[in-house]
Amino acid sequence: MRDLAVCASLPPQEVDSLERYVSSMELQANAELARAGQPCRQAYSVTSGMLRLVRTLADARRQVVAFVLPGHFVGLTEHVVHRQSIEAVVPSRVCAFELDGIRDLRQRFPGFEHSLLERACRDLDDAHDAMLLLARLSPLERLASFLLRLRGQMKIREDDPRMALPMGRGDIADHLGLTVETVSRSFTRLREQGVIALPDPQHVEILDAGALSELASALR
Amino acid sequence: MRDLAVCASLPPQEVDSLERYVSSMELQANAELARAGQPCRQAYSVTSGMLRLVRTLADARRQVVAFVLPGHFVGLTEHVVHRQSIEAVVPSRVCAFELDGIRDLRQRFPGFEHSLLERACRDLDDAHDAMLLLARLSPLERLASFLLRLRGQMKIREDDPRMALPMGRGDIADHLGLTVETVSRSFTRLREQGVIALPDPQHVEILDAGALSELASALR
DNA sequence: CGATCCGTTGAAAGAAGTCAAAATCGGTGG
DNA sequence: CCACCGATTTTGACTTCTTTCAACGGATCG
Repeated sequence: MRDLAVCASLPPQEVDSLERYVSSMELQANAELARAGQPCRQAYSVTSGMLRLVRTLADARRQVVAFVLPGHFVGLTEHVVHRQSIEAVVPSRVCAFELDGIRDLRQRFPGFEHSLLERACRDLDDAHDAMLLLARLSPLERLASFLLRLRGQMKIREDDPRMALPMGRGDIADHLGLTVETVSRSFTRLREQGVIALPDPQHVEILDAGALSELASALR
Repeated sequence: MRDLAVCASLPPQEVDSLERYVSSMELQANAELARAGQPCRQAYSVTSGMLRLVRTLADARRQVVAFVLPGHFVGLTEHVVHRQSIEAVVPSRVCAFELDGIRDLRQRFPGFEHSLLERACRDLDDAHDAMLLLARLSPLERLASFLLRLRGQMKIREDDPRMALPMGRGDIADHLGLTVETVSRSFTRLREQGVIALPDPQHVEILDAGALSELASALR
């Protein structure tokens, strides 16, 4: 609890007061934490596993707006109802904060609000990166950027070339604005070029980090 | 000055203290307020005209991340250097806030920080909309969404079908992730379908608002 | 052991991009 | 006021790349 990023800005003795508004939840894979259209009641901090934020159009076109990894925070919004659903990619554990409680804490501890604002600014910047990726990068470039960014978010030792891809190809496709087929083809092209290895669909090994960054074309 | 959205949350007598950190600036069309890579010193509030936030790749691929209209606020970031340039679309006037001053005010007036956070949450939500648009909408749908969103941001009387498009086709293309040619073709398709009229390239008249919203396919 | 889901691969179709040229607009100077 | 020049927009023909449609292989689960 005290390890949560959002709590770092609260006076230690006040973390207890936070606990009144918090409950821990276990989620199984593909469980829905929130659904688009529902009223917003809670915000969430991921403890383990991985979440996805999904916007869906009436005709089922989907966009995975973000993957949320442990230590990150979602659900803070100015809207009354959710505009996106929040789902578990794999079995996960989250802390749920009552939004009322958050509002209270925000008022009482400026430092708390401050760190929420910092987080929001970073998220906004990430979203802008994603926009450039979706608007202007080729499928190969998108996949390379995605792999590098995901790797950056997971805490992996520099020297370990292996990384897990917990999400399925469909989620990657809906995150990168492509089809599953193009995602799959892009993976195999990277493999054929010797940039990565694919022991199995859920694991990538980065063989040529230089080539991968090259492809990511200076996105970050 | 007192009319600025960001100031509404400050106690009236403190707006004066804000003024110490503020200077008003006139910009001619295409002037650069900030350039990617430069250190961040100021944030800006637009008084008149229009700005654009632009991310550029090494090979000159461009993404207009957002157009900024009067009353809106840009430049608040957690980064030390700008990741995007800020440029005037047309002759504009802005208020420049020293970031140091902002930091000071944020500490002294929780309500100020609060409204900055609200703004950031809204911007993040907008960016997520933009991601869905870039990832999954057809050129025609993107243009329809863009026109309706822009119209919503400008304060135009409901019953006035006319609206101005201050930015060039190139900016629209780089905002929607298309080429100028496809943007132009999309405009003419909308015209041929009787959805809009184009008195000249810088002005649109919305003839069939229903059809336009239909095309925008429930994006907002 | 069969059914289902997921990922991969192949062939075909279609949509946006590229290249090139014509048309229009706006501003300048005669 | 008009003519001209450059920049922007529009249009056309063609190419390219992603999507679409279809089928196959492998893994998982009842």
